[in-house]
This record gives sequence, C-alpha cells and structure tokens, in this order.
Amino acid sequence: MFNPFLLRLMHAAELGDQEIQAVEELCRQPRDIGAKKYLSRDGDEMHSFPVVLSGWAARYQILRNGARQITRLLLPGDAFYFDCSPNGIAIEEVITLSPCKIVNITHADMRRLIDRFPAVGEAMRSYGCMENAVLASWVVNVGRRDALERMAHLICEAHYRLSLVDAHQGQQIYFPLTQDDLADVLGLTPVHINRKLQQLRQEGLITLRSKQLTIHDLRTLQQIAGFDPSYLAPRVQTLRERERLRVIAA
Amino acid sequence: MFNPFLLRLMHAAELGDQEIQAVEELCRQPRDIGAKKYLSRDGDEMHSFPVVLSGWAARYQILRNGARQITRLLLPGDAFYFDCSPNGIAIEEVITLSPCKIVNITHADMRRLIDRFPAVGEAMRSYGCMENAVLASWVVNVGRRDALERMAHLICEAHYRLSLVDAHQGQQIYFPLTQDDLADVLGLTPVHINRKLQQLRQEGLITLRSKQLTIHDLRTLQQIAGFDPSYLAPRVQTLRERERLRVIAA
DNA sequence: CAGGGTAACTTTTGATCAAGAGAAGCCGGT
DNA sequence: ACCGGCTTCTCTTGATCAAAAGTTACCCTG
Repeated sequence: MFNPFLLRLMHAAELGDQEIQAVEELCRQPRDIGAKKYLSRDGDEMHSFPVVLSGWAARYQILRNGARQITRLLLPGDAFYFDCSPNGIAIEEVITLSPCKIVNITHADMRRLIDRFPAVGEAMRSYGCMENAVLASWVVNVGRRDALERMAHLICEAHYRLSLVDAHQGQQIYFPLTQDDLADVLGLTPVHINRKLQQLRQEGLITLRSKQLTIHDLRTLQQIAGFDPSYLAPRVQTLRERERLRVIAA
Repeated sequence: MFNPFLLRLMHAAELGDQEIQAVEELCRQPRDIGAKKYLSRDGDEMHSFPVVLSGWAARYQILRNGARQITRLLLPGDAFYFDCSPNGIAIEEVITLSPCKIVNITHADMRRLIDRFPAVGEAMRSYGCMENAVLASWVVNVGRRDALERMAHLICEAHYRLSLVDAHQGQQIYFPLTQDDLADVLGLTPVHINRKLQQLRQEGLITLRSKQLTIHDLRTLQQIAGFDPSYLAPRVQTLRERERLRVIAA
C-alpha cells in the first residue's frame, strides 16, 4: 500500500530518502473507520491532526437555521492541518463520507519532524498553498458560477485531485457523495442537484451510479466549468524524482 | 508606527525579543503604493511575497464571462504567503483597493528566518490556519447565507479583523470597498448590494459614506450574520505578553 | 419500509436593463 | 495656488425577468 499523504508532500517539495522514511514513520498506525464518523468536533483541542489515507471526508459548518455548508473535501492524502483557530481549537466539524483509513499525527511530532527536516516544513507550506487555492476556487465556484458550472467544476476538481495521488485512476472514480452532500458542497438544494445531474447525464458527459462516477467527456466538462488545473498542478519534477515517485506509488 | 504583521504573528504564537527584532528587520523597507495597483499578476513567479502594512488589497479571479470574484481581502498585517501553486507560480491576481504601505519579503529570507527561529514557523502556520478559516467562512457566506446576512457578516469580519491589529479601532472603520467591489466579494450584483446597504442604513445599523463605515449596532449586525468571532480569535496570551503587545502597538 | 432519487408546480430571490443624480478627480486658465 | 467646468466613476432607483428555492408527492431499490 502506497502512502498518498507522502505523495502529496513529494508533489509539493523535493524530499530525500531520510525525509521520506520519517514521514512514513509517522503514518505507521492507520486505523479503519466507518462512514459518518466524526474526525473532529467543534471545540475540540487539536493536539493531533488526522490525515486521510483512503476514503473521503468533509469539513463543514452548520448555520442556525440548520443549513449545512461543506467547506472542504478531504480526499486521500489530505490532512486536517491548517484547520484550527490560532488557539488550537477546532472551529469546524469533520465527518467521514465513506469508510476511511485515517492516521493521526500529533502536532508535537510534526514540529519535531520539521525542525529536523526543513524540507518537510516547506512541503507542508506548499501543501497549505494548494488547500488555500482549492478553498479560493470554491469561493469563486459558489459565488460566480451557476448550478451546472459548479457541478462540472467540482467533478473536474475531484477527478484531478484523485489522479495526483493515484496513477491508476482512470475516467472512473469512486465518488461517495450523496445528492444531499453535493447540495451542501455547492450551496444548492438537493432537488436542484438532481436536475443538474440529470442534465449532465442526458448530455452524455457522465454516469453516476452507486458511488461510481464515470466521466465520458472530460473535455466538455472542463469547458462547461471553465476548469483550469494549473492551480492544483504539482511543482515540476526532475526525471529521477518522477521515477522515484512512480516506484513509491506502485 | 507599529507593525501589524508582527502583531498578527504575535497573536498566533509567542515570540521572544530576538524573533520580534528579526521580523522587524524584514519589514524595514516598506514602499507606498497607490490604489488599483497590482501586487501580483497571474503567472508571476513569486520569489517574494507582499505584506500589507496599511491599506486594503484584494485577491481575485476573473471568469471567462468577465465576472470577477474576490477571494480574499488583505487587511493591514495580512501576507500573500500561502497563495501560490506548489510550483511557485501565482495563480491569482492581487490588486490594491486603497493606497497601501507594502513590504516585500523574499521566500528565501523567510525560510532562513524560520530555520533560525522555529517559533516564527509556528506563527506562520497559525496565521495560515486563520486565513484558511476566513476562506472557509466565505464559502459558507456565499454558499448558504442570503444577501443581507452576507453583507452583515462581511462587516462583522472586517471590523473584528481590524480591531485585532489596531487597538484604537472604534466603531468607525476605514472601509474603501466600492459597491462594485462588495458585489464581487459577496457574489451578488452591485444593484443588489446597493439595496441591501440601504436596508442596513434604514434599520439604523450602519452608516457608510466616503469610505468611512460606522457601526451603530454591532450586536444586531452579528445577530443577522450569525457571526461568531471565535474562528478568528487569537491564542490566549499571558498577562506579560499582553502588556508587551500593548507597548508594541502604541 | 426507509433512504435516496425523481417529478411537477409555485414562490422567492436576486439578476438584468435602463436612466439619472451625486461625487471626485483632472484639466486648463487666471 | 485657486477656480470653473469637464469627465468619469459611483451610487441610486424603478421595472421586468430568470434561476433557483420551497413544497409536496411519488417511485425505486436495497
């Protein structure tokens, strides 16, 4: 089993063998956890942060009127690292959307690691930039795109992000969001999601059945969404590095 | 003149005299810059990052259809640090919304500083968490709040963030956003912004004239917005530290 | 038989279009 | 430096329209 979190970091900065080994070390004891379990609750003191090694999770907020907005999707390789207020208190809830493999890394361990290997600190910063970019793209999505464009953009984003940590990823991806979840990601109602999903299906762009999403026409989907993956693109790698990445991912 | 960037970092982590001095060192050469000037353009290689010492700036994206969405407001003390793709290319544009005092810090300098003083690295991480939280709250704002609530929330956020770096801040704040800008922050049209602004005025909650915003009834505003500042709250400080902060801010 | 998905219909919110009033900067002239 | 007068942003308001939300009920499948 390869480690998608490590892969993320290697996309973000060049790591040597020692660094790689040290990161692996921290991911030793993953635990399996079911769908709809909390990884963090509002007000928790975060001595450690969860890292998703497989499965999907979501960070969200609930408003007074009961409305929910998902503010982030945690896909394999994603960490809940830049997600607490400066006083170390979790400000949002995180829930698994599917069965997941999770490892918890203490902030103390991470700090020690960064002190020893500055490159890891740089990789985390870079990872933070990526997260920040995704978040900003969500603001744009919800703020300025209509329902169909939002759906298309989300699908493109998910597909691209998954492809970064799983080379075997084809046009068929595991997509465990229910229509209710989608509504809470895109700031729409479930009924509306359904309609727009229909539209994408009718136009022959996707099929989505029992959490399997197949993309038939990525080009058109990107076209609709105005999707440009450069905001997620990994740093340019040397040939040797790319080779090593392939070995690790195998 | 105190340094709001330093203040931000001190809210985020406990810094000693040496760290403080070293940060001050990096902010030595601020430059004045007018309104509507670019601090970063799409595709720029970011060898350094701008820090806003006074004035307002905004990060935004433009869509194919010409629509603009502001994804972040840079207030005094804010840094454009977690805002490039992993390959170091700026992915969004940043423009000043008012005359600003800006200092550019090279990534190389920052890395050296962090290597020497891990506490600064921790402060930057913590600052990143705050940014991330603001971004997430914007997703919620645009995704699940109606026009009036969004306006109210933005005002509460701006007021609170400014109060963190300027102790003299009262209920009257400098608020240079035009109604067009507001529209692009909140994902609405300028016309609609105007109407909702009228409503807030008529209800006696605010006055806004020539870039001066006065908040008459913060409580009700927060009520409307469902605003809870804990996501922005600084880490708890010791009494001695708070004293020192006051001296620095004076 | 419950949860998730679909359909039809009504209502609301916010967008669009258009036109005019203020305000603020810019210019040349004294 | 001071002053009209011009241009260009901003802001304001009304009328009309479309997108998406609310509501309710039905269906399908595990």
